[in-house]
Amino acid sequence: MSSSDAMLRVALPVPLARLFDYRAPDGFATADVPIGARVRVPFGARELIGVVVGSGPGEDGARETKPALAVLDGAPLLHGELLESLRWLARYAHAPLGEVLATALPAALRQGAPVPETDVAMWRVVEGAATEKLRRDALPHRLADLLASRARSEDELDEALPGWRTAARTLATRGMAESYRAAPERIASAGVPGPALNDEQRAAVDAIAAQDGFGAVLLEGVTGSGKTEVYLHAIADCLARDRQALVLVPEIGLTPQTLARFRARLGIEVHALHSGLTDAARARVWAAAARGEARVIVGTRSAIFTPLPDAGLIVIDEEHDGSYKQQDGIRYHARDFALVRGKALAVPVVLGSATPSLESLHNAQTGRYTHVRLSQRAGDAKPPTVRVLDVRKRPLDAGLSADLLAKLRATVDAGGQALVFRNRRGYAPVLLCHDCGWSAACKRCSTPDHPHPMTVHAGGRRLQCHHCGARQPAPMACPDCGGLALQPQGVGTERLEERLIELFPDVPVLRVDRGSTRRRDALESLLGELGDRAGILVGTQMLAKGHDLPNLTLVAVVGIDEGLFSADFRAGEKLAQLLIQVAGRAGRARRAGEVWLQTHHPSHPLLQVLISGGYRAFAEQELVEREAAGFPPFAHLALLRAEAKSAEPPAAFLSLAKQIFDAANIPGVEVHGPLPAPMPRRAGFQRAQLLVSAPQRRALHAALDAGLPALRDAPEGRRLRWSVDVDPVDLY
DNA sequence: AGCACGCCGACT
DNA sequence: GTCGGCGTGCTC
Repeated sequence: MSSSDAMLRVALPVPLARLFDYRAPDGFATADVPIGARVRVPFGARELIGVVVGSGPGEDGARETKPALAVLDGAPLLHGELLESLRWLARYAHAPLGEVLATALPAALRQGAPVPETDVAMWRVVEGAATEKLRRDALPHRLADLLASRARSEDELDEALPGWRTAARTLATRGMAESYRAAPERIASAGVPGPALNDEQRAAVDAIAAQDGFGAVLLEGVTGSGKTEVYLHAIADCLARDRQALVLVPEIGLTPQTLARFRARLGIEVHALHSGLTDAARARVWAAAARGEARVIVGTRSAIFTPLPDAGLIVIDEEHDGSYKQQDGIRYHARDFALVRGKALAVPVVLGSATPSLESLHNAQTGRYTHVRLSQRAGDAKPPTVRVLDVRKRPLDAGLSADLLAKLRATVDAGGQALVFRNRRGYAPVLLCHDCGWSAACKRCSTPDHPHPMTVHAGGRRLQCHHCGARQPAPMACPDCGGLALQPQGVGTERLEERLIELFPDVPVLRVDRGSTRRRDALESLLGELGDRAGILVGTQMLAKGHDLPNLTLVAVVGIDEGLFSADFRAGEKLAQLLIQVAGRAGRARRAGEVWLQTHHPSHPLLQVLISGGYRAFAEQELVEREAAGFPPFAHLALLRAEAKSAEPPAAFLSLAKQIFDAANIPGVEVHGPLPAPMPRRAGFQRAQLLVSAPQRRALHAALDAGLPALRDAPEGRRLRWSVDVDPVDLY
């Protein structure tokens, strides 16, 4: 065997679009190192953890190779479907495989930690122990009774018998019980039955069950129609077939309540994966899934990288939600990757939403997805009535019209709760000098053509930039003219809260936004405190989903007018989804809810079509417009972003990129730009972008494959930061 | 991305 | 005389 044979091909977490060849570590033969195992390797002056993704003759025979330092796994960590799907993702995202694998692995494993043990501590009674001698009703006796039927895990005991640990010690010292470690039980108990399904829900469950291997099911269900019940039935079916289920939820949807409901109904441990877990805990869930021990995994975006050796079902809840798209690093879309995995695993993928993305609706209309609908609200809940309030020429008090204030008064006087939705946090969006017209702009995010206003916070005492995070005290006098006529212009949630507290001193007024609810469970405790009492909630889109508010009868939407005229081609879709979501918060109660929409543009087409025909009608119309304009889902996009301290390098780099893509001359491919980004300056960086579009995915990727290697080698790319975003969600 | 190497200003 | 600024070049 020559030395260039039998190299390990290693994917390393560096932004270089190639693999690196190493010899097996001293004392190892190449064949001893499994594909998919991690290795520690020397890399320049440092050491990195990489994944072996192949072996064979070295790519560059002339080059000197180094031996790897250590093999970290005796068995492959990544293999089979997951490894193949991740290779696909690297090609699709035009990202280095090493970075994709690093993104997919839990942090602890990425850093080289051993795969954690997943067995659990169990307790059982010792055979022949005379437990009847224990004092009746004392904890040791009750514990022994519990363990007599079957052994229990410490987690189970924590739930079943508080204070069991002392009792267990008593039993152990008397030789009556003992602890041991074992793989977790797969099926713990029969779940608690849920409410009976209605016909639509039953049809949806059947449609999922009817999928033969892979199949995508778009579950379009209005708010309150019981999508979760459908998921739970499909998951129960999946467990009955002895398969694993993976459920993805948006960041905000993974509440302790959701998990408790899943656990209770399925009667099996539900493994949660979210940003609140420690690295060690994440790695444990990952390992438990890889061993097939975790049967139900519920997690946010990155949970889509969970290994599923016995996969049976993937559910994407709120599939339209923007949080499924990672916006930095590897820009993957968890929903789209779920479909790739579902296909590779030959399992159904359920996409649930009250307001499906236009991509998914289009796929349903063209027959690629099975489309099932839930149009009835569960129980006797009624859909809310929607009223558009024309506030042109009406005086506004902190952005609220007299009619709306009267309605708020009537609502709380009747003992109900009202939600005032304003998608703008802070006290006011702008600080303006009434004498000379100066307004506070962020120094690091503004250009002469595009000033970016700083938001007023803390009742007018502080200024904050919502893009780069810069903060400073608000000036006492105008920096330009020295005048003292500085006035906050416009209304944010803080100012709404302040004014509503003055106007409604008799009821609680609670503000819910990223400023007021830093902690994970803060929202829960805030809402728990309010209970069913009359009151007013003020907040941003944080309030649009999640917690059930059974006594909420009025939803007031104020200040959406800016959103009606945004340049982004997806702005309309996002606004429509948001409005439907917020409106859905009303009328989950016995009483029918009301939605009041306050606007200066009552005849705006988006509002009109949404009011008269609902999301469905909006989507139909928007799809027609997207097709005419050549936007997704009728075209496929890739966005090259570039930024640097000065404007020239991005412009030069993107011009070169345009030349290269044009020269590739792929039929159907269009290159637009270079253009300044919608925010041409951010945190001191000048930003520009280049849009590549094609009616067919294949052509888009052909262009990227043809152009990106040359672009990576180009000297123009050195003095700036640049990235490729395939299927960008917003053109920021 | 890191990290080293490499050539020009204010300090012990 | 050195410590250190970040430009640029490389990593199997």
